[in-house]
Amino acid sequence: MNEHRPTKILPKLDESLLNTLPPFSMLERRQIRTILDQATSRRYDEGQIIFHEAAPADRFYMLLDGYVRVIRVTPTGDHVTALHIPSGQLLGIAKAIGRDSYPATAVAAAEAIVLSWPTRLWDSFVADYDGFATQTYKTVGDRMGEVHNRIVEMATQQVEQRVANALLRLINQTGRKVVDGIEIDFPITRQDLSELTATTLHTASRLLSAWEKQGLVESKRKRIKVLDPHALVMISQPKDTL
Amino acid sequence: MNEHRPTKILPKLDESLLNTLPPFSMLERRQIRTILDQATSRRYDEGQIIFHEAAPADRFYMLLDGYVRVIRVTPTGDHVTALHIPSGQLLGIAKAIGRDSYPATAVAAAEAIVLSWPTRLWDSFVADYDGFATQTYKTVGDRMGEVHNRIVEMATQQVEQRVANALLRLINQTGRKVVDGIEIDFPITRQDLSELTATTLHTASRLLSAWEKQGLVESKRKRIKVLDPHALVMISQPKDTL
DNA sequence: TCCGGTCTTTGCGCTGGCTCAAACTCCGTG
DNA sequence: CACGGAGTTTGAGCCAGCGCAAAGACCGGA
Repeated sequence: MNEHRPTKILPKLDESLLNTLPPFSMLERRQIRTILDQATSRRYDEGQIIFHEAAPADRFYMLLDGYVRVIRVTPTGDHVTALHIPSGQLLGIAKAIGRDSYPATAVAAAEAIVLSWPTRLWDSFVADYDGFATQTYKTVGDRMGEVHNRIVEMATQQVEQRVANALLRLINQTGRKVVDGIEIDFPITRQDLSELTATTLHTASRLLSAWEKQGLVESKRKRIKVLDPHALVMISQPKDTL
Repeated sequence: MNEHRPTKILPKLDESLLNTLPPFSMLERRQIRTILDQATSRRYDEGQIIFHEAAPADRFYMLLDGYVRVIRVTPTGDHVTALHIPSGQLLGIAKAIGRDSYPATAVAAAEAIVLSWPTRLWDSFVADYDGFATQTYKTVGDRMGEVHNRIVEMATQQVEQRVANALLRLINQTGRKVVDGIEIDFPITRQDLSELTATTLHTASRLLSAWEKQGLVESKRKRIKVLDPHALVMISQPKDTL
């Protein structure tokens, strides 16, 4: 009875799910009700694929809880992580960038709760819901900015700096404060980290080990906790010739 | 009398300038007339900056002729080229991605003719002109795709492959057929090429020299002509373990 | 015609980070 | 509690591409 098609898991979705999220925050209760009634809700386990690169974009999604990794796979089988999406954001919004297929693959980085709507509703969302379009394009713009930054980083920085930057970004976007530091609150392997920073599993592991010895981070299997963010910031800075 | 502010250089811009370009192709002559009457036209010499990263986005642009390079400069002074824009495309469309400042710097790669409009007209363009929004978002999507590809390339390919790919992309997007090959029809230095592929001037120069010896390309100062695109495609392919 | 600036080429040594290889640790399962 | 798979660590060697250095080629201006 392995569920693979979307199903409504809640008898009735509550309006409070959406009314604080930017794309919907300007709407009235009644409008949100309509939107929710058209939505399909689904849970994805860690590692499950939400949609595939190049597949027809028949639905668009809102991540309610969890984290999603957007990746691309090369013909030779290499994985490259394009970005991480935290909860509260739209994804799979091919329509917003004039495409009718998904530009990348989305996979749940941690257990994720996702709403989705058929793409044919997109135009009416844009037309009917005030602020929806604006917020969507802002999201696109932010991601464009992130991706640009990644390019600059990869072009100009050393591996050590890139990994430090990636960690900092992760704790900023998806960090959870714990007693003695900030922990990335979804499971992330050395392999994942290497795909995010364009290096190898081995180099990523060596860096983390070194930092752990220096007391900057602490890590178990699939878990990374940053104890000294400031020191990481230092490392992430390109050392210009003094 | 060094002209630095925009000026109307033509007494009357002709409708035929715009009616074949996608963002405007669905419009009536009368609408195009209105758009042109609101436009400012300006010529930029090679190397001139059209707008600066982080500056308030007070105008948006349409490149009528020439080529524009979109670059970012790091705090340490490194230049990274994000993309090249061929004529017929919009640029500086911060509004389309929900920003009110330019995300990067645009510089004329070759003498460029550019129309521009004040950003306050953006919303009316989107509202009044059929297809304008759609085409704009498609442009954004295409650029997003390109940038994604760059990331994947930089993460997985060797310098030699990246440079080959960059050349291929340049001749596809901006190539001019000449008697014995395809020439990039704007001036491009080894330095530019290296900034586009995240390598050094020296490595780029060595690669071009090598290819020239093999008869794949021919190059003078600031000019590159590809004689054997197919061979370049071969080089650009990652050699997977047979 | 000479001059200075810009662009290009080439040589050489060095090294960051990759590859290959192997062992170790953790965790869930039967 | 033994087993297997997934994740991690560490070592050793190597090489693509960078940094540094210097010289050469081309181009426009006076």
